[in-house]
Amino acid sequence: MEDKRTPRPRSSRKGKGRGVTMETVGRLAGVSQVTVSRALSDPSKVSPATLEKIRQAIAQTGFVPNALAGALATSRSMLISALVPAITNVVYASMVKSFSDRLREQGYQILLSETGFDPLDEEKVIAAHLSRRPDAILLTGIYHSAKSRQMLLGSGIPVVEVWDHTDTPIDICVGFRHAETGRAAADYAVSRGYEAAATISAGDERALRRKDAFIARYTHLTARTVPEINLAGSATLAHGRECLRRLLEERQFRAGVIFCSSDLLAHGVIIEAAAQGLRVPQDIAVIGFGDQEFAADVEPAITTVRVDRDAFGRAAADAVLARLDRRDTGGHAIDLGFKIVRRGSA
Amino acid sequence: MEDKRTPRPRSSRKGKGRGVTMETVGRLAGVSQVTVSRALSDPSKVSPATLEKIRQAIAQTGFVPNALAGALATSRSMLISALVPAITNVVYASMVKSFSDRLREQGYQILLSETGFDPLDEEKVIAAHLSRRPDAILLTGIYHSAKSRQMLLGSGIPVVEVWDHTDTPIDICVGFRHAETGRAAADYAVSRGYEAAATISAGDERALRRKDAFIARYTHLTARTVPEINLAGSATLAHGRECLRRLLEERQFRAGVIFCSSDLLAHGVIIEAAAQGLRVPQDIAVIGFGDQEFAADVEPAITTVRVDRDAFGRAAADAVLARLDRRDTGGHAIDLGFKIVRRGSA
DNA sequence: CTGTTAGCGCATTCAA
DNA sequence: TTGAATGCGCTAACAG
Repeated sequence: MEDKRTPRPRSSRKGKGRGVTMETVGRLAGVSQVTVSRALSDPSKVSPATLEKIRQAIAQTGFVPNALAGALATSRSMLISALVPAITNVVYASMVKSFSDRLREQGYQILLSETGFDPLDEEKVIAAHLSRRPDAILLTGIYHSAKSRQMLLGSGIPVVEVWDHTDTPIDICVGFRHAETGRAAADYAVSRGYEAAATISAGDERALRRKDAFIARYTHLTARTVPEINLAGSATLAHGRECLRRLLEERQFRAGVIFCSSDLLAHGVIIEAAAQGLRVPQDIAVIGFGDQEFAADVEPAITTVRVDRDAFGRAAADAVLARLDRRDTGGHAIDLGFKIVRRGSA
Repeated sequence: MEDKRTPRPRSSRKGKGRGVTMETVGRLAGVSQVTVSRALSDPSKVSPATLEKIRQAIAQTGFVPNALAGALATSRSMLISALVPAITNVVYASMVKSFSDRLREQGYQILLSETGFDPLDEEKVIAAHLSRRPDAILLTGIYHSAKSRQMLLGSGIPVVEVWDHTDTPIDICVGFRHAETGRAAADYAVSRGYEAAATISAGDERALRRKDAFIARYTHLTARTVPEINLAGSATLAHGRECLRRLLEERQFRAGVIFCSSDLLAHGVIIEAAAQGLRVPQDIAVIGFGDQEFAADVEPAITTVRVDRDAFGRAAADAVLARLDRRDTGGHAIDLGFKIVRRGSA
């Protein structure tokens, strides 16, 4: 860890000679620009002697190749776009991480942006990304505006839609069926024999779809109505606590199981229950979603829906790589499924 | 939310005519390429009539400008690099979010990568990023390899180092003094009169620096030794729980305050304490770090060191923008400080 | 208001 | 093994 700090030489060198190019390096090494290019892309095509001279010239000048120019010349940017609703949400962040780890191995870089949950915001982001000419693009979810769809198709690059499932993807789809998770949770809840059920859900479309499926199945099986609370905002501990309070006060919910759209909400419910002297799962049982890192380590541990985010990221990356290598396979829609993980909370 | 799904026309159109360019658009609109360029960058310089024709041609072709070519021509990529140790760590993610939100307003995009905690890994990432010719770059921390430093300086672009503090930044530095936070926590611990202290820390350099400062100050003030546990891995709930167990068993720690390098560890300690029938803060008091979103909402709420990550991101962005606008100010080292937030856990 | 001419820095022919 | 020429798609002068 060196730390020889020299205040930067504030050379706002504008006029000319601002960038070290292959031309510069070549001149210094006594060869042409092309040879420098070769030395970098395929050293075996250059004699050891000149190779060495070029190396020195590079070291001396601190030359860093201009990937923009390279991309323009080859029509390969070695850049891959990734669009997620929110980077601060670990669920998406970890998926992107496994996606990008895999691709970085192959020399790609990831251009990451947030889209929020609105298809129209997403549209702008997509346009901005496509203008960088990425070699492929990853999107979260399967609902995109018509214009987005058109741009995507027009770009001619591989498109992966993750974190959901459709039989008619734009190109490739890697994910799971949200409604199924809700139904599975309902089946689980019924099988455990809780006397009542409620839901707490964030406001995004996918969460609502899970919730709706849960309620539909639960009422179908038990003929009981299910009080629900839908947040406008995002899933946080504080919201989880608040929602349990509201459920108990306003909705007259006394006991039973609560299906939450996120482990964070579930955790909040558990904390609030304890604060109110209610026992989990005896009085209030809780089912979360996501199997986040903390889910297994809180007390009681959270029964939840596990989706293998790393697997999504990897599968998405592999699919992209296959396309880029023309080891192409046909219109994909990969359903990686999910699993109900039974733990202490329900 | 449209969803007219048409399986992609697997046109791997390679040969020619693969991209729609300004040339294509111009031809369609009956004007030259330059006019299209003008229409996009400064519509006022083009007559309304031709502007309209160009608009139509663009809509018709689905033209998306090639930002790579633009960047090459202008030497402005409108791209800003951000390097953080780990994107899945909310602490860094939220900082990057506020950074990029601000910059996106100005038309910039963020090229984000993980560096891990090793300066040599960082070095490679820096090189890769600089090859994209970003207009500025954000780094986490103040320790970088000599070569990194050289490349950064050579690039001639604004460089912001965040999340730490030094009086001799490469260019701009926005953050806080880690050692100070450890000392402040020690002072707080002593002022509360706990009979003993211990530390639980993640293995990264900054966390260790906080821990060392805590111990130095605490022993200085009380002449007591401080048992410490340093993790190899990252800060998780599970590790927090495990560390408390080890503290109680191996280190014969019975009661007192524990300074954790992260709120996550602190939360784990609190959970484990409850599981063991220990009261917080009466038996075991806990001080966290970061003031993460959940810190105020667990039971008891976590006393912690608050650093305003959003402010860091914004300040970093503003500094970068000032440089890029030549509203430049001199060698910056902005210390945004921190605050001990007293809550229930200590 | 519009078009022509030059590059931007690199990779890809084709010759030598 | 090396070099000269050409083009990637766009912007920036300069003319008209």
